[in-house]
Amino acid sequence: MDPRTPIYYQITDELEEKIRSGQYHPREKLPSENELVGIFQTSRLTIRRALSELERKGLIYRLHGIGTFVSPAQGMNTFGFGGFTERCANLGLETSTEVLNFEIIDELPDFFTTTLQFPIDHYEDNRHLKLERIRKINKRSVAFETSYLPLALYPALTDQYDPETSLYQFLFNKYKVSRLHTQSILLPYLSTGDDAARYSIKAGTPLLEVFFCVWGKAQQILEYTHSFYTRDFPLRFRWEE
Amino acid sequence: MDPRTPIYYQITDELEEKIRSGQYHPREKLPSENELVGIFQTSRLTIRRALSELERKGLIYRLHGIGTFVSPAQGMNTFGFGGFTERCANLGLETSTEVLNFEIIDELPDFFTTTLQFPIDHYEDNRHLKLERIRKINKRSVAFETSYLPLALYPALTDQYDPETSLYQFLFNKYKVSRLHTQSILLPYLSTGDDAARYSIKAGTPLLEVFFCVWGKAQQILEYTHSFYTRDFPLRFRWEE
DNA sequence: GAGTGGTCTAGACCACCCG
DNA sequence: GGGTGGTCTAGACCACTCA
Repeated sequence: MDPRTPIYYQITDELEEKIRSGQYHPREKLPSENELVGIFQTSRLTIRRALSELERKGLIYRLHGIGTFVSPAQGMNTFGFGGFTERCANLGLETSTEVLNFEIIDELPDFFTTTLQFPIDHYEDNRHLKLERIRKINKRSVAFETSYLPLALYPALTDQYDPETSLYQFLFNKYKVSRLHTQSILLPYLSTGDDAARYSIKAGTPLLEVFFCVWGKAQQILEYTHSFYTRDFPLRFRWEE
Repeated sequence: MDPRTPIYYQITDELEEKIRSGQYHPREKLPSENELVGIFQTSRLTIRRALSELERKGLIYRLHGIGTFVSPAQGMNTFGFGGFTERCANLGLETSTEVLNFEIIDELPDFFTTTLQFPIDHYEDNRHLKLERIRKINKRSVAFETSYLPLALYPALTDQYDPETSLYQFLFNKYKVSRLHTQSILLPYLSTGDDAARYSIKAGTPLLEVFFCVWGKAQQILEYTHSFYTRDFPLRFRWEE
């Protein structure tokens, strides 16, 4: 591991590994914070920071005056991050992608701003790459995604990206962008004859329509997506306060 | 304010108020951490803790070596917490509820565990209150919710709760439960003739089907919900890493 | 080099739960 | 009363950005 990795992060990692591998069982009590100070030879604040990370991830819970315990419910696949490919890979599913369209457009469709009230960044170059794809699991179509990427953020994107491969992997490797938070709007949708022809499904199939928007560290918008999911690809969310 | 309220919490509150009221504008730079130490007369760690809260809420973002800034995208209504009533109230919408059914059942429907793999808590008393409601905005039906509440957690619930009123408000006031995190599964659904009769909608209307499950502080499950949303009540999510 | 946020220490006191 | 997690202090050093 990179020696510059913060201590609290290493501790988070180590404890997370022990929890996920089953070395600590659900509802089992972890060593107290003071014991962990002794174990990891660091200050209590650093321990607490590591535990806070685990708490935020939902892997542990803390009870004042009692102790810290392994959460009984973890490991749900969540929507939000990781593109389609990564999410399915985590579940051990075999996926494939069919590219329907790959073109440059002059302006973002206005429903992102007008109807959805998603914020919008303006650049001198307002062109976007429009990428339309069918997503399949075991050869079965489960999702239809149209992504819009502001070209101003990704110079030379169209020359180098192979649309058959994972988009996020590429963006992360080449442009070092990383997703900070996302926003989405979900609503039911009844597929029309046009959809049916375009996506090879039966007209009248119910779909889950999703508008999706991704922010990076400096609060610039990295991507807009408009997609449809079938009943074969349920979305899972986890939320905390 | 309760004098026992932690300092970091008071600072979070005060800054949040200033941001939401527009005293700080989007992308405006906040005072540096050291300046805030002077302003609030506290230690830097406490300031940092307050700022971390705001960052987690998506109200600010921090850039190493540069400063702390007001986030340009905030204030989206999010799904996850607050029942239907609270969420709509935040948006200034007038809501009403029609109770279809209010009964005690011996066991939770098994699709929560079998199909969805939601975890389940077992008590000596496994009865649940089943509460079926139609939710309306401006007299228009937008959601159909069936909630299941473990009676073991809420003694005397059925005697005292008026199903026309806000459920969460009641649970919070009477049993001091508070929601820690939630999990949900969403998928498209095509309404059948039965649904149409039950909910007074047209058969064949596409709906968003949601399975929902709420955890409390000690990781006990406070509630299961199975609901349907129409296109008139889109769900919004915010997600962060 | 000055200013910023990111990490960390070694203490302290408190509120809470349990035996 | 002893152990637990929750809050807080007053420092320190570092990495990063910008002029």
